[in-house]
This record gives sequence, C-alpha cells and structure tokens, in this order.
Amino acid sequence: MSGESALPRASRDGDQALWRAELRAAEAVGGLMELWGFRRQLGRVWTVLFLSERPLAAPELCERLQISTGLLSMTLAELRTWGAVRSVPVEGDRKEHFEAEANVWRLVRRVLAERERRAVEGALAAVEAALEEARAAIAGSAGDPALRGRARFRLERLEQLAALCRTGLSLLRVLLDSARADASPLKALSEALSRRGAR
Amino acid sequence: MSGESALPRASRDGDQALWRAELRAAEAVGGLMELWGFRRQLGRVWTVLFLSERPLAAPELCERLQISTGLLSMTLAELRTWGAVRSVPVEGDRKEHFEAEANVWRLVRRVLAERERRAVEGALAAVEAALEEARAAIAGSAGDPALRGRARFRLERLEQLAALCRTGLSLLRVLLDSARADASPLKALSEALSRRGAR
DNA sequence: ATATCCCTTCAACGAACGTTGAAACAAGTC
DNA sequence: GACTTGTTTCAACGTTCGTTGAAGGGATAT
Repeated sequence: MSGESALPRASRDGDQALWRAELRAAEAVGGLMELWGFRRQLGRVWTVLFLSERPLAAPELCERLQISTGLLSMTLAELRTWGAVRSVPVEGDRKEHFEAEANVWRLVRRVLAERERRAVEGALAAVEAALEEARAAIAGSAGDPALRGRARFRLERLEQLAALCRTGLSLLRVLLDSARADASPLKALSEALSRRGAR
Repeated sequence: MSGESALPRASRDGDQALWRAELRAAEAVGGLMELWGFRRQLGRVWTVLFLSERPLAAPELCERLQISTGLLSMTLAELRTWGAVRSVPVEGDRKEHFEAEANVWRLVRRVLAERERRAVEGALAAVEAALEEARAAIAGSAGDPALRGRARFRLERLEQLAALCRTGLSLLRVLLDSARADASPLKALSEALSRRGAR
C-alpha cells in the first residue's frame, strides 16, 4: 500500500462521501429493524456488510459503526442465527471475515417463518385455551341467563380472534410459499394466491 | 342488585372462568402487540373491550387489567388515535364508556398505512440520499480506479435497497387496497393482485 | 509450554421506557 | 361560588434493555 497520504484530494473527499452514504443507509435500515422489534445494531451491521464489496472483519466493523467488540460479537451471533450473515475465510488473515446474505427476500421469509409464525401460533393457542374456559363457563352456568349471555358473546368474539390468527397464519404460509421461488415478491405472491384458488 | 352473595355456586365459578379467559386472551394479544413494536397495554385494553358485550368505563378496565387510571388514560388516548377504540355515551352515567373497533382488518390497514408506510418511505428517502452521495463520490473520484470500483459496487447495492423499499411500498399499497372492501383478507388480496395484473 | 491473537461471555453501568400516584383540570350539580 | 365526579397530565420511580470494558477461553504459531 504505497503512500496513502499522497492520494489526490478528490479521492479522499470521495472516500468520505462513500463512508457517509454507508452510514446513512445503515441508520435507515437500523431504524426499520427497530420498528419491527429487532435491535438497531442488527440492521446497521448487516447494511455495512451488504454495502461492502469484500468481506469485513471485526475491527473494521467496530470502527465504522463505532461500537465495542463485545457488542459486535453479540450482534454478529444473532445475525448468524437468522442466516443474515455468514463468515468466510480470508487467506492470510486469521481474523474471521463476514459477508451479508444478499437475498433480502429470503431473509424476510426466514424471519416471518420463525418469529412471526411462532408468535401467532402461540397467540392462537392462548385464544383456544380461553375458548375452552369460556365453554366450560357456559356448561357450568347452571341456568343463570345473564352469565350465559355474556359467555355466548365472549365465545363468539374469541372465535373471531381465533379465526383472525388462522387467517394470519394462512397469509404467512402464502408469503412463505411465494418466496420459495426467488422471484419478485409481488409477482410470486400473486401466483401463489391464484394457485391456491382464492378461498 | 339483589343479593350477589346469594348467587349459586356454579355461577360464581363460571364468572371466574370467563374472567380468566378474558385475561388470557388479553395477554396473548398484548404479547403480539409488543412483538410488533407497540406497547403491551394497547393490546390488553383493546382485547378486554373487544370481549365485552357492553361498553366499559375506566374503573372497570383498571380493575380487570390491574393498571392505574393514569396509564389507562394514556393507553385509551393512543388507542383512539389509531381508531381502535371509540367512546360511546351511556345514559345515566357521567363516566366515559368505551367500545372496541371490532373490524380488526380495518385496524391493521390503518396502522400499516400510517406507521409502516411512513417508516418505509423515510428509509427510502435516506437510501436515495445515500445514492446521491455515492454518485457524487464517483463523479469526484478523479480517476482513482479502486475508489471508483468500490463506489460502483455500493451504488448497485444501494439501488437494490431502494428497489426493495419500493417493492415494500407496493406490497403495502396492495394490502391497503385489498382491505378497502371489507372482505376476508386473503380473498381480497388475491383479487387486488389479479386486478393490478401482477407486474 | 508459552505467547499471541481473536472471539465470546458477562458483570456493571447508563439510558430509555413503562408505570404510578398525585396534582391540575374540566364539567356538572347543589 | 363551592363541591362532587371523572379525566388528563406529569414528575418521580423502578424496571428493562442496550452497551461497554475487562476477564476468560480457544486456537495457532514459536
């Protein structure tokens, strides 16, 4: 690396501009991640890797994002569990280097499949348990008409909630299926929907 | 109210069961809300109202959910801004009574339209700003080939991010359109998609 | 074995967030 | 006007959550 300090002025400016652009995008993605209930750093780290032409190691990431090695380590660990990042060996360097999973749609699919599906399934189970209790309440209401009425109403509404959960799960399933063929989400979605015959 | 303590045993049991069912469902919905980045209480309060056959006033809500009047007031205020709850007058009672918006799909639509759309649009704007900076970096790179290469790569990836945001916005638009006709989400979605000719 | 290098783990700190309880406020009622 | 009743606001509190920095562990080279 000969004479970095001798670079023309324009190049250093360009470098800085590129660096700013990277941080700006990282912040944007980080913000979105936060909105969706993830930690901000997940988005930031992923973005920097996604925007880098070559795999990066810990020190570079820490410096660019201004975070400690500890935090980076944790963040990378979580990114790996989502498959958002993988480590690639770089010869001549013992450090672990990382690159971003570039197929974002695949990432979204995995998250939806694991996190959201699990959550909605859990909610559905809870609602169904509540349904069971409400049914028991009706059975044991022993002719108290007011109680019976309330129980019936609640049963109906709980059914609505359950139906909603099931619809949500269906929607998720459609999204996941549509994502299998790595096509554009919109196109694939519409195909998946017409394939299942729009019930 | 004549002799509440004289109610048959079964009725009191049924009452309790109903009460437990309600809380259970409220907790489930609250958990989901939390996952999506809202406050837990929004889901809890809405659910209790949704499961009640008649509008409820503050004291009842506070007691059932075990929260302070202050917190309830704030929560109701936010629920109102989302249109998730509205206050209905109950004659013979000065207290304000509330009922839940029962059309959940309409609620989801409103949230998606306001919160998510705004967020994704913000992200898109940021990415476009980053694109502009990267372009400027290329223009000013004054023949440094390494920098030029990096800039080009980053430009390409930033374009990908921007395209992703735009796809997300399209998807949101489709969802919102599909929700206008208060049909079942899945059916309406598929109709909306085929109507726009699956680009 | 010892030393070096890098990664992970974790206790401790600080900031951010949700929640309370009381005080201010608004709207009737006497 | 004073009093009751119901609602909102807000400072203070406690908890939770993200982050750091240092200690521990695992490789690889000497």
